[in-house]
Amino acid sequence: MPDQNEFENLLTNRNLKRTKTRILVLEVLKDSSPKTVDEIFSTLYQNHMKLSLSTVYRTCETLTEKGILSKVNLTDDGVARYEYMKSEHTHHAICLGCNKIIPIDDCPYGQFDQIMKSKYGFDVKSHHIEIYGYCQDCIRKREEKE
Amino acid sequence: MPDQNEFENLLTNRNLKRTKTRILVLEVLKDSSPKTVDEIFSTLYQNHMKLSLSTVYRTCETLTEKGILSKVNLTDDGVARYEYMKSEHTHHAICLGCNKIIPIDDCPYGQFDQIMKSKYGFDVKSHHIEIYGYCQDCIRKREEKE
DNA sequence: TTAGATGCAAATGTTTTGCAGGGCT
DNA sequence: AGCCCTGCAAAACATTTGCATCTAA
Repeated sequence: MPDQNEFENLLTNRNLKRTKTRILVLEVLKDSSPKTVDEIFSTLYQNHMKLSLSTVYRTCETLTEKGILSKVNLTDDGVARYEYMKSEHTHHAICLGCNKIIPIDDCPYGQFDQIMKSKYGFDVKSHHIEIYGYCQDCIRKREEKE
Repeated sequence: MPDQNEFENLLTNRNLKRTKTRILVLEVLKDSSPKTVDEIFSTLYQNHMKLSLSTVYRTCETLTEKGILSKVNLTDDGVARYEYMKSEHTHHAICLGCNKIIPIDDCPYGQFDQIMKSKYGFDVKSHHIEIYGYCQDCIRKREEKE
């Protein structure tokens, strides 16, 4: 299992112990859309993994501090989501019809850092962009209704 | 007080009663950066206005449903913020040093809707952009330290 | 061996809700 | 008058924390 080694390196490089929970959480989030702590916990729990919800909270927090995960506020439901931090820069499109989360490869932000610096004296470190609208499936369904 | 009338029209146009709490909440948020429910409540409470926290929650929710306010998740602190919905399109820069929220007039998004449509078949209705970094004040303070 | 991880339960903080009373139209 | 709005207190959730126990290094 190649991911196992990748995860173990990620952890040891940052002076984190290679524990069962941390590797399980990384396995769930790798190649997944952003998940809530409860979703991560439930996924593992249903797979008969024994672990505690508060440990998942602590794990996500630690992995975020170390830059392995990223905490995102995509929705207004008051629940935080975590995603595997990819080296590539990705944004999301969220469907208002079915809440599907679609990763977007392109970035609309462009060279805006320069404007932020010259106009506002602001030194940009990162940005989040979320795009809301309707996905292909929902557009099709709406058309079928008519 | 011209705002009073503006607010009353906003409410009556949407079949909402013109109540004291609603007008007070709108007064606080108009021309303000996004505030948490507790900040809105405290501001009014300190001005000797008698009202209940749960009413402020309900008011913000109602005004958001009617498109008068907008609920935003700018920070990772797990607390929702509301802002007065401006007709102009505004984004925010959030300072990682002092948490100051700076409104940004320009929009880096440009004509990205077209790419979303052609590449993802996604029909964009809105977008949120948050920019994180360091404001002028924090940059200056950091330089002084050195 | 020992600092760091975990499990459990209790605490915290935010947001929601039920219900009775009050205010707007 | 009638329905919507509000206050209060309690409930519901998400998240954090204290402490004893365990475990990777």
